[in-house]
Amino acid sequence: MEKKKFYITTPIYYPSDKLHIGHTYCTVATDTLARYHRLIGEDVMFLTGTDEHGQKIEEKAKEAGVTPQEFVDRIVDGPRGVRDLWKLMNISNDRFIRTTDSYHVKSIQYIFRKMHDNGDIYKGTYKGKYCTPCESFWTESQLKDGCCPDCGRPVKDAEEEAYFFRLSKYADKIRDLLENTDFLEPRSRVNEMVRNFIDPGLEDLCVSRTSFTWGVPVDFDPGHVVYVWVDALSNYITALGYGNDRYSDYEKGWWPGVNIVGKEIVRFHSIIWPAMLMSLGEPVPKKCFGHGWLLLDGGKMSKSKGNVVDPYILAEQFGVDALRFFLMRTFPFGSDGNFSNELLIQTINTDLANDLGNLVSRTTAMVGKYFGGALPAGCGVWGDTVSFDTELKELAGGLRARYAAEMDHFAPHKALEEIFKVIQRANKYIDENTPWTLAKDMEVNGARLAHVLYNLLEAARICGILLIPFMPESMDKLFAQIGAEQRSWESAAQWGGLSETAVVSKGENLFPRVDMDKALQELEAAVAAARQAESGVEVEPQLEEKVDFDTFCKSDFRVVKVKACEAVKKSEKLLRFILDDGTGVDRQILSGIHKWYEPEDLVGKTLMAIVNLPPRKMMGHESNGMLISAVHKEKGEEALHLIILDDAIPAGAKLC
RNA sequence: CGCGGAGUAGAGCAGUUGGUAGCUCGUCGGGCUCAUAACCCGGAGGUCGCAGGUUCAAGUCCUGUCUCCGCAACCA
Repeated sequence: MEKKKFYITTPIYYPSDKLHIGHTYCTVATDTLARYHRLIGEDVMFLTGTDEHGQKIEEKAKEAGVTPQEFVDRIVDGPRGVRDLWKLMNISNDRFIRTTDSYHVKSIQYIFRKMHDNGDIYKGTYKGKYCTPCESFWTESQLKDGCCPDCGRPVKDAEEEAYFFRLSKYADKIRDLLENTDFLEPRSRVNEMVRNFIDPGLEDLCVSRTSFTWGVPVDFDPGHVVYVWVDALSNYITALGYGNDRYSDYEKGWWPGVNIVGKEIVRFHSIIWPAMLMSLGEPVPKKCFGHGWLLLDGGKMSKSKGNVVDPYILAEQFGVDALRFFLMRTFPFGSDGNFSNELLIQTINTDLANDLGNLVSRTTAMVGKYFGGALPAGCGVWGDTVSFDTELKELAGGLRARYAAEMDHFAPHKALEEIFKVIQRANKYIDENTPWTLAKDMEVNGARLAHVLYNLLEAARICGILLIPFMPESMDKLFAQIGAEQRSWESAAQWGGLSETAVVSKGENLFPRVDMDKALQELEAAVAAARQAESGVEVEPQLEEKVDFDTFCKSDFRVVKVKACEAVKKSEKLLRFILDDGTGVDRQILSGIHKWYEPEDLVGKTLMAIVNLPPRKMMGHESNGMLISAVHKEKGEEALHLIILDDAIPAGAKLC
């Protein structure tokens, strides 16, 4: 019999910047679901990727002085880029789509044409606010004080020819989809969509632009590029081969799939995307699940706030599985959650180190200590009914069903809660049975002790299987320690899957405890180092030695105005300044800053100089003082900026 | 009256279909020593933002009100 197909996707991320913990959250969640569906025996296709077109990327690339393709290549394929991050996080995606992939481009053109031919895409006029110097269109809401948000200059009404998608035509069908099916989850998002967008009336959607070129060209109308909606959303089917020859999985029944998205893009995925599919005559997705956001200090994470959390740093410090686990365990999937390093560490310590790790540790240690690493045959059964045994077995035996119910409803946090109830019960079971007391008389209690330990190992095995989707690598280690060969989904529903004579070996701690204070400090240092590496900015360390006030006062800093400036002949570095220092007598200073400034740019500037240094000759010219600059290193290169002061300050003013 | 979310023990959060208010950390006390100073038990601590209403019964439904936070359309 053919296995059931399960297709699941993350959004395709926009690589205009490095990805942060929020993207990681979404991808880890999707990965966990994908791994869960593999575990239960389904045939799984898991897609993620990047959305690489658009004006913003075009601009960013221009700033960086590279082509858009080079720019996105660097962020996607470069070191510590998108692919590296998913590799690090142990993401098990089967495919990775980039909207710049040629097969995708081909499909988009096919899709665009198809929707054009069936009358759902028509040519119209896009009206907006235009900033001429930036060559950018803006919406009313994007403007800052009525001006261009980029350059601050005024904008004017303008229009350009553009293609539109008849979104309005599908309003009723979309409303029905949202209100009368469980297509969109969590349910709370339905209200939001309907009341915000459907009720006021759906407008047709602008799906092409002529104001930038970094996109999929409309093949039948040169000058137009396909705007984000059609380009990005279609990735979920082009990656299966819809409209291209690269893959042939669309026909094989992989579509429809499940789209996992962040709440900020639920609108596009629950309204525009199904409408596009309706227009194409294709089935809408099985499900659109909008998860919540990770907030920082109760607010949104953003570059501008400077509070983005770098997943690399966290994974490197605490381990990939611990980070994956934390993300899934702590935040209800579907609502927002407050991220903090303290919470991360606390979760690792409580759940992973104290409860799960310690359970395995103490159990395997006892099997080693009392039985030399293998329990005697027959330890799996115990004649008498002992209430402790029964409780543990029943709780663990029913775990798989409770877990599956939660996972099937996109509630991984609740599934984990169920698992940890069993783990906690198992720890309690140890106290109830006091194995160390039993061990005092092995003749009498040896068999009972073996049974107790077997039950503990078996509980750990069942929990381990169900934790595979969350922490695949750590569970391999766990199984190795408890000697579990039987790791199947089927065996997780039935007590007793562990061989009675499994070889148990106490290995390294699965999850070491984290020292909160120490870890927080290290984290801070790592963040600072990363920030420096990213910007490449290095500054000299501050001097430890103190200078006494009188010595400081002896330095005479003055404001000077540049009357004339020229390069010193035969010198690479030196510039010769004629300065007005307020005394009425010109002062000449030489400064080795030609590398950073051209002489003509400095004439008339108001600068700062120390004027009581002893005169010194350079290249035959006498220098009477020194111009003050700010210096640092950038990516290993020395950088220098003269201290340029307000021209309103008169020459000769003393700085103190 | 643009839309939506949140306001529950000192902190951070859970609470599907209304029926004794839970979890983690912290705190106080006890137990145990196999284990990663971990584990187990117990206590203290909440008028579930505020005010009304429906109901035998409301954190959970309805109305009003205050505070905080997102979003507000072509922006991924």
